[in-house]
Amino acid sequence: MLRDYFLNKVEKAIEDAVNAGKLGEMTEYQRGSLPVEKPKNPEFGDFAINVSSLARVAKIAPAAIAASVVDFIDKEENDYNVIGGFINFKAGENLLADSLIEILRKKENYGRGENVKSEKIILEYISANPTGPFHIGHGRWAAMGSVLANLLKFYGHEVYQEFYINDAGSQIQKLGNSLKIRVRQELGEDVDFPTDEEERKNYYPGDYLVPVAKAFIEEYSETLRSAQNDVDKLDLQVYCDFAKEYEEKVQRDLLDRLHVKFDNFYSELSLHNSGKVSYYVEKLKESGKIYEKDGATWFKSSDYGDDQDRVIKKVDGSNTYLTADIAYHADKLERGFDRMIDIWGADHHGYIPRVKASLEALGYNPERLEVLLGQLVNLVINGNEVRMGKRKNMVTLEDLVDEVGVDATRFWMSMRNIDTTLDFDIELAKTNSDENPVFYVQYAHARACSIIRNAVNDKVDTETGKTIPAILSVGEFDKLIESADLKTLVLTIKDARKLILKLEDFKNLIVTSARDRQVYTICRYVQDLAAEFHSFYNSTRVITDDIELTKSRLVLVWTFKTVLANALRLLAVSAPEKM
RNA sequence: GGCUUCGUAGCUCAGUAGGAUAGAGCGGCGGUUUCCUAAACCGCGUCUUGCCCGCGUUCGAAUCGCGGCGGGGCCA
Repeated sequence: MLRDYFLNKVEKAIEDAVNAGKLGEMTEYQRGSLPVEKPKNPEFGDFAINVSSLARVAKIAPAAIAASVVDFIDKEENDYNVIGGFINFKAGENLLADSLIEILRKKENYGRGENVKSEKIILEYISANPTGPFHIGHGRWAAMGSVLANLLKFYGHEVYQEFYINDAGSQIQKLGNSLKIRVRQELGEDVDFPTDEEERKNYYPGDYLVPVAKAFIEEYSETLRSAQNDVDKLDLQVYCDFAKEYEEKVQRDLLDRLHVKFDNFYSELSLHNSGKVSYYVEKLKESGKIYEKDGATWFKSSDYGDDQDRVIKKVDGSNTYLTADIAYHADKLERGFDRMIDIWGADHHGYIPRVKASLEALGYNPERLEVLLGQLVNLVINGNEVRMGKRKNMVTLEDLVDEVGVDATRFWMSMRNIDTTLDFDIELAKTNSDENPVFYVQYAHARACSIIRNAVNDKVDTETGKTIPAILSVGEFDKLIESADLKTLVLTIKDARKLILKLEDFKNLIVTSARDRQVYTICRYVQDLAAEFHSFYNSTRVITDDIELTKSRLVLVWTFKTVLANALRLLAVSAPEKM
């Protein structure tokens, strides 16, 4: 990476300066503390290394430090200058051409992390109830989670994606009972959900169960032949299982459509049935952090920083959500993962201390659990926030995808910092074209492909009707990509410094985004990269009479298209060749 | 009341592990096409000498600390 290349030069120079006694009271230098930045003013250079932080130890003014250090730098062909405590570098032509060569060599692997300390990570996200369709908020976790998985893998981690199905508990009974009512309605019986506010809470009155009821009747047509009270011939469990499986299928179909691929769906019910929940409760008892009070069983989580103790077994003997969560997280570690990353909605933030407490009580390092807390999604239509009432027909994620498409959904859901509430304006995302960054980026890719197409295809002059032969054949173009050399590439640099630097920046993007578990940075990057290309396109003609120059620029276009496609692949947003 | 998160241009948001004159997109205004995709490009404005307010740490704060104010979320 260029930034490391220059940083290394400066750090070496600092060591030499220290050894030569030029840095005042500084007697040794620890590498790794200096920031590499972009100069505020691009005329200063491409990279700036700020040595001001050494001032405190050296007891010399930043400007004087920079001046001393610079004497020890091996500048090679690169321009540099010193302003205050900043040492600015401008990458030389050979260095930039080398970057392009690296892209040409690595292709779809360009940007992949190198020499990283790889971890086995289990990434858990969405983890919804199987009691209904996904709502818009789930879309944010779906998009962000899958992008994060792609990113961490590309960086070099081993990533296992898991969806925890909350299929144990009273919500499944609720679901079964609700389906039963819908089935009776479909059979012509005059019944409805209770109107009483309190009683209604025991049902899912959304009309999404109507098609489920139809399918149910089809499936059990033998039993549900005609009489309305046939419905009671089937056990409630039959209704529960049918509805659950149906909704799980609906959810998974949508995930497929959104290019979200889980390695595993982990059923909470199976966790209970396997005896793991009781097993870990016993383990907790051994830790001595369990006590009985008011007929319930409590976990003394306050001993580990939680603000109060938590119930793990209720008076009626049933487990709480927390109990299953404890077992689930311990089980993940027992399955051999180094690190667990969970994406949770901000409404669950209170669970972090208690789950971490349980891990600690069980003897695990709680830092192996990283929880990414995501702020929620506001649905906005034409700038007005839409309150999603419980009984109103809510807008589902599927509705959204139908409206705006997979690419736009994924991009918009990923493009904001996880810490900020996302306003998803449906009208904006679907109607606009120029306000939509997805199109902007995809257009750049299509444009680049179009240039390459023009270079390798014969053209027909519309006026004369004569065929104008292509500049290169497809085979020659492929050969050019394989064999492009430094000398050819240097030709393009004069016109495309900024674009090349941005391409080079992709490697650093992967490192910092993976480190910070951030994905919105990738969305910003593709927009910046596309902007540099559009700008280059408008100022510089690629296909000209100058064959050598044309070839060098074609190679540049190819590297751009490749890097952009790599970034879009992480986002799982398509990179169209034509638009 | 406690915890958590945010508060930067008209709007939506960046600001890279405190650092050089505070940025982008959109919206607004004005330009660019006999030529590789105008879904594009180029130029102009606006953020109280300033990043909700105040105090503090620092050579240096939008960034860190404390105390407020305001919005979202969770809990009591």
